[in-house]
Order: sequence, then structure tokens, then C-alpha cells
Amino acid sequence: MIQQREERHVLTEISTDVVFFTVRNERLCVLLIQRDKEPFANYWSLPGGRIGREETLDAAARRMLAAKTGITGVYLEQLYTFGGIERDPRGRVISVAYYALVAADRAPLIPERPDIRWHEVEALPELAFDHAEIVAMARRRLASKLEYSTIALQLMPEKFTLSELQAVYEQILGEELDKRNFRRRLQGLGCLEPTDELHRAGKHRPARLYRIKRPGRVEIFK
Amino acid sequence: MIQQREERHVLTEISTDVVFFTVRNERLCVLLIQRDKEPFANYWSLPGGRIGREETLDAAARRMLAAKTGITGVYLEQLYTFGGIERDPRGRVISVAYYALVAADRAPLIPERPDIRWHEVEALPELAFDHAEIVAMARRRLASKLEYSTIALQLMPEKFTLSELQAVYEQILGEELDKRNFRRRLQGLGCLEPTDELHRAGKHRPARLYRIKRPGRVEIFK
DNA sequence: CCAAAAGTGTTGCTACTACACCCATGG
DNA sequence: CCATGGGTGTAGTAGCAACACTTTTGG
Repeated sequence: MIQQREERHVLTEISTDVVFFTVRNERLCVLLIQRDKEPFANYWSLPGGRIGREETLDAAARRMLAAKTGITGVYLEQLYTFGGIERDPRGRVISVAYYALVAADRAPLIPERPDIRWHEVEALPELAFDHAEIVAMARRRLASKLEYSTIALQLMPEKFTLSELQAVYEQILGEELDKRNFRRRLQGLGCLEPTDELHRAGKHRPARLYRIKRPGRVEIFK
Repeated sequence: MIQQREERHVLTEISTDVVFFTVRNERLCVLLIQRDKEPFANYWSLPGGRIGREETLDAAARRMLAAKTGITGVYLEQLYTFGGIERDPRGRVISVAYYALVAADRAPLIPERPDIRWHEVEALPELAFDHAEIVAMARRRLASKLEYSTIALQLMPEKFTLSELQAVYEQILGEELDKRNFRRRLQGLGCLEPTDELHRAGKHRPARLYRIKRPGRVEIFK
């Protein structure tokens, strides 16, 4: 059985791959896993694998994340299904791709697993299979969702400053934003709640910390 | 082999289902096929079927349409992949759903096939499997794409009046639009070209016919 | 007192909404 | 000449972009 999966297989297989985003020190990052087997040995790849016989697609995607990182309960959304005939040299594999978001404070490096790492999306290594294409599509989707939803809040820790949030937006959009316009817009959405805490971070005025009013909820507008 | 597919199968199968839209006499319609076998015998269903071993997903979806209607070269886009565990009572079937658009003048009824018919989306019969859910999602996607793309032009014949186009928008959005605002917006997109022909349709002023400047091209804006 | 980031308002422009009348034709 | 749908402009508004200075703190 194992033998058969290493060989070129005859049936069409179905798997899932997940683009797992976080923001680490103000950089958008993706979780990658270094392969230790052919094909693409030593290449980095997305977490993924076969979908179980009695498992929904979402559940499979979550299982991939939990298996590699232990992280659960994240925001997860189906991205696209990739069905290129030659995307896996072992045979036909159709992959239902997802993307997921997790707050930086829940996304530690795992020191004992140097083969599982967060990589800055601006400096990705060469990826296995068609995973570069999958990451590119996930980035576009995420960027376009910023415009009409509160999805970016899923990348924030429990408490954060507006400047930190702005940095996340800028990182995803790849452009700088005007501070006053940004703050007006975000505060106007009614999704943020100021706490009475301040964040002191250096020799300058401390920043107010905000909290998400309805954590876990992504609001769509317009 | 055929026997095996009629029985409850063990492996996960992968198929595609296509929501094929057109507009017939000012109503948004979907192509449905009446099943003649269990499960869901006599229910209406979407055109669909298994994906070939050496066939891309898009190609499979196009093949389904061509097989049932002979129509080719239509606008086609992947919608979502449905993987509910119990969506097919025969066993696990994951379906990559697509939607497609065709102009009314290319979408005739096939009189000798009463089991293949265009149905108004506002008056659908009960559908097999989870096909009602798939149609609902396709409608939402189509409606939201109207706002920021020229996708609706894919439903128009070669030449059409602005009033006909407006009727298509209203049908998809499910609301009435202001004539002057609509015309200003559409003409401002630069995708339409007035012809020098007029359409005479009754005892009133004839309407100018327009043509799509770049047929087959769907422009995204904003 | 200096450096550094936090915080705050106004103005112009653009894009959308709402709205009513004349035009060309067929019968 | 009447009924029918085709065709046109304007005024108000709301939301977005551009833009610079004051505040608070740590060193």
C-alpha cells in the first residue's frame, strides 16, 4: 500500500494544501515545511495531505495545520482547487487549497523542528509542486478581502495598537497608507474597542491598545 | 466496473458540477437535467460527472456542458469545492463546482430532450444532492461580480440594447435600477460600442444596438 | 531638550443617488 | 393622436484622498 503511493499511481488522488499566514515582526509570513523525500526533496512546501474518507474538506485542512503546528481554531477559508494534470510527478493529484490566518502570538517557531518554519512571503525559497502559484493566489485573495472585510483582524493578537494594525495592512497590501485616513476608517467600522491600557514601547508617547469587539467574527461590508 | 459505481463505493471520487446560466426572455435561467436513476430518480440536477484521469478541472466542466448541450466556448469560472461527507448517498464524492454563462441566442431548448431544460432560477424544482446549495452560491457570486466586473456582458448576444442589458442586471441583482444611472455607468466603462443599427420592437422609438468591444474579455475594475 | 512615534481635522474631489421630461415610432 | 418604451442632465451628498502639526514619553 505504502509502496503503491510512492510509485506512480493510477487513480486520481485528492488532497488539500493550506497557505497559513501570520505576521511576525511586521512581516507577512507563510508556514512552510521542508520535504525530506522525492519528489522535490529539500524543497519547501505547504502543509497538506490526503483528505480522509470521512472528513470534510475544512476538517482536513485544519488537521494539516494542527499536525504540523498544534495550532487550532484559526480562521480558515477555501481558496481554490488546483487540478493541473502534471502538478505532481507521481500522478494525478487534485488539491483543494485553503488559506488560514493566525495571530502572531499564537504562531511560535518550533525550535526543535527546523524543517517547519515561517517564511516571509517577500523572500520565499523555491517551492515544491505548484505551491508558489497557490501562495500567490492566496496573497491576492487576502489583499482583496482587506478592502471589504475585517479579515485582517484575524492576524492580530488579543490587544494591539492601531499602528500595529496599520503595519499589517501595509504589509499585505504592499503599500503605505495614510495614518489619519486609516484610523478614521477602521475606527468607523465599529469592530474595535479601545481598552484603557497603553502600550509603552520606547522613548515616545505610549499607544492605546485596542481589542476586537467580536473576536472570531469576520464582517463583510458593501 | 459499472456495477461497482452503482453500489456504495469505498474510494473518494471526484467530480464536477456546473451551474450554467443564461437569460431567456428576461429571466435568469439554469440548465438542469432530470435524473432517470437512483439516487434522486426524477429529481432535477446540475450537469456534472467524473473528472477524467488526464483532464484539467476546467476541461472537465466544459466537457459536461458540451455533452449535454453541444455548447462550447462559454465563459467558465471555478466556484467552490463541495466536500460534504453525505452529499451523495452512494459514497464519498467531492465536487469541484463551476459556473458558466452563455448568451441567450446560443442557448436553445432541445425539443427532443425534455429531460434537459432551462429553468428559471426563481422557480427551481427540488434539486438532487446539494445542488440547490451550489446554485445558491453561484447566484451570489454572479451578483457580487456584477458590481466590479463586466461579467454580465457574457450573457448578452452579439448585439443588444441598453434596456436589454439593464434587464439582465436587474434580473441577477433582484432589484430595479435607475435607467439614467445605469446607462451612464455602463457607457462610462468603455466596454460597449454603439453600432449604427437600431432595434425596432413595437410601437415606440427604436433602440440603439450596442456591441461588446472586446468580446470574451471580462474586465475587473477597482 | 531632543528624538521618536502617537494622535488629531479640514478641504477638495469623485462617484453615487435621486429625480422628470421629451423623442421616435406603430397602430 | 395616443400609447409605448427610448433617451437625456442636474443637483445634492457621502465617502475617499491628500496633507502637517501637536502631544507624550524615555533617554
